[in-house]
Amino acid sequence: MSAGNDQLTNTSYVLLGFLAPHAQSGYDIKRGADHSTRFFWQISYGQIYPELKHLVELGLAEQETGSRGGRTRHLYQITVAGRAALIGWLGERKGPSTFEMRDELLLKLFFCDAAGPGAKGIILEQMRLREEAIIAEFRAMQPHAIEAAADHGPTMLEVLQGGIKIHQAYLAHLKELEQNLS
Amino acid sequence: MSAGNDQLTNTSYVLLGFLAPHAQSGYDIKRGADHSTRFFWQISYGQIYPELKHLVELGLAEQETGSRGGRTRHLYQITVAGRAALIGWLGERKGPSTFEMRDELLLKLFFCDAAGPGAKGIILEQMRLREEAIIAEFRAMQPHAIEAAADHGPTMLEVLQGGIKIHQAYLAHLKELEQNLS
DNA sequence: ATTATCATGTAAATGGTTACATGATTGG
DNA sequence: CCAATCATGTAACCATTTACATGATAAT
Repeated sequence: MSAGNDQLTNTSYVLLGFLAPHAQSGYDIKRGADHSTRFFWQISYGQIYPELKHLVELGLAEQETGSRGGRTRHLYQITVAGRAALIGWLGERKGPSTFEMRDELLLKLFFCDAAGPGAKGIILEQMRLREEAIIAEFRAMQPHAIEAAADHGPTMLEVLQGGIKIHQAYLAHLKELEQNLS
Repeated sequence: MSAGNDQLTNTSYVLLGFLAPHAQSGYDIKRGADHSTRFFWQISYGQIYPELKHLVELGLAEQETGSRGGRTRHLYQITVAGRAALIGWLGERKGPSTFEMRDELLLKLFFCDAAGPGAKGIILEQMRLREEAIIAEFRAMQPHAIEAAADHGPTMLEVLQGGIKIHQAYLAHLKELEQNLS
């Protein structure tokens, strides 16, 4: 009957995860993701809006048209079935879960001995600046995460703090390599 | 005239990077990548074989049919133009380079407070096992990287050692969270 | 007035993986 | 003889990004 496919993807669960504490619009979710999950799970509008409709079709979310300051917005509320699906996903032990990294500068660093002696320093500097920027972004998220932690448990904050630690380790290694250069 | 497109992608440069020290087959490159770059830049046969042909079309590599123990294999040798393209890429300072991570278990951890108290421990255990496995794989690569370092410079080995450090920081954080649980 | 932000959406293109097909050689 | 590994390749599929289109509202 229904044309839509009934498989849930990781994207579906991200949306359900964001909807779990309270109803939100696609725009809200995008903003929230850009301030939290984006370092380990990016999402774009091209996924969010179609997938929200999909969740409604499956009965995992309900759309209610609200407004903020006269502006029309579509709010989505998680349903009982939606919450059950989210909890099921959180508890499921499956084989290897997605774990991917694509780091173009690290790739360049890996191959840099093929170029002259100047290349390595240039690459390392770019990497260091990037890591410093990432750590600064994580720190800027912290106040927001502390608020969220008060309402919804401590784990979100812990994940963020873990992100800082990992990137600090990355940065420390880069600085060591830069030191070795001179 | 030619149907092929003349843009070089990151995939092109990975292949050039692998071909830089000596001629290799697509199969060799895949094996090499699976033992080195795969943690920060995966590649599959579906990219490798078409892209090797593409590099030949562009004059960046040359195919020579060789053999190993009677078995026919297509070896690709980097050309002068290919080496120049690689060095150009290594030295170029461009705006934000690709830096992406997709970590499904970390995503689950992030949302786990939405489920009952059991979920967090199960997720943390899966993550710890994964990190331990990754560190073990990195360590297993080390002898191979030490050999490569003797021929082609120290950086490949340094990248691998950085990988170990980063994943150790990740693992340490996970263990801390597991400790907090009980 | 103008710019930034809020807000929703779609179509096309991109980039990559997976599954499949094929077959030779080596080691036990 | 059988399984593992070596070896090359393609087609279909999938997820995701990018670019575009539209327009209201808030702040300066």
